Amino acid sequence: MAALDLFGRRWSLRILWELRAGPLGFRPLQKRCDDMSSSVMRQRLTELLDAQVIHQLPDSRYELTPLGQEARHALNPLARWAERWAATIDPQGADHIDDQSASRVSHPDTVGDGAPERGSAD
Amino acid sequence: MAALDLFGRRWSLRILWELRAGPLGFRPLQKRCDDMSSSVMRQRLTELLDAQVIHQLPDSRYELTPLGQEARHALNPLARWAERWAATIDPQGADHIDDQSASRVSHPDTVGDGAPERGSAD
DNA sequence: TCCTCCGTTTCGATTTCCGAAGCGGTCACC
DNA sequence: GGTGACCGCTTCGGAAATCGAAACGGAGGA
Repeated sequence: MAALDLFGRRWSLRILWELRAGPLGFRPLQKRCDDMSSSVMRQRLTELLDAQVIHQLPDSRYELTPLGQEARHALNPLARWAERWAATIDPQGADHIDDQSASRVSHPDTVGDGAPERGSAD
Repeated sequence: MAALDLFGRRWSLRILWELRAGPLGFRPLQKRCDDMSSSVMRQRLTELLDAQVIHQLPDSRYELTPLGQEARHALNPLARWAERWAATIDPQGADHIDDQSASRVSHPDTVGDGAPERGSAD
């Protein structure tokens, strides 16, 4: 149950999701999360940190812990469902939904491809 | 993405979860959801209804649609993760977590056992 | 030096959520 | 027929969460 409370908060799932491809700094992560407020961002980050779902690297970027990775993987079926769902409710033209909604979800898995988004190219 | 928004709201996941064992009426469902406010309840119900995740029976109880059932199933890995998670952060004594938290999660699957909770025994 | 990006905090405005009361309705029971 | 218990659902004022933008000091590049 408590998990439903942790993830029932506004951006928790999203943060978990956006961290799937590798560690991200505060501001880059914020940008990925539809530019959410930094105040809430910090709050969610603290909660996730406290729940040991993420941790902070020496260079201050945030990364999923092993536990967090498992959580992310546990989210996969839901992501897959979301695709089917989007196709079901809105098969003709979903413009009220974000454009990058259902098209390219779920590919990067245990990626490690390395989009660490360090100082240079973004 | 839109799914993360739908389910990122405060009681959506919980409602989905509580409906797993069969249809429930408004007030019984409310009771199961830690007695959440009826106003928010109605709101979530409407959103879920609109998303075609649940639908309303002729006797006005709420039930998962096939799509909703799939969503509920997609939630299973997350529930399983939650157990592990609870055991990891709080192995000695988790009293700040709801008592029925990790013990009996995930068993009732494609249940259909029928706990419809109509007028008599509950 | 200036400019950019960083992580983080603060604060007022807006949105959401809560909690309790109330509405009309059904049904059992007396 | 009256009473009481439950029902689905709505309204409303106050509390809490969220937003959005500004600001801080620091690191690095030009």
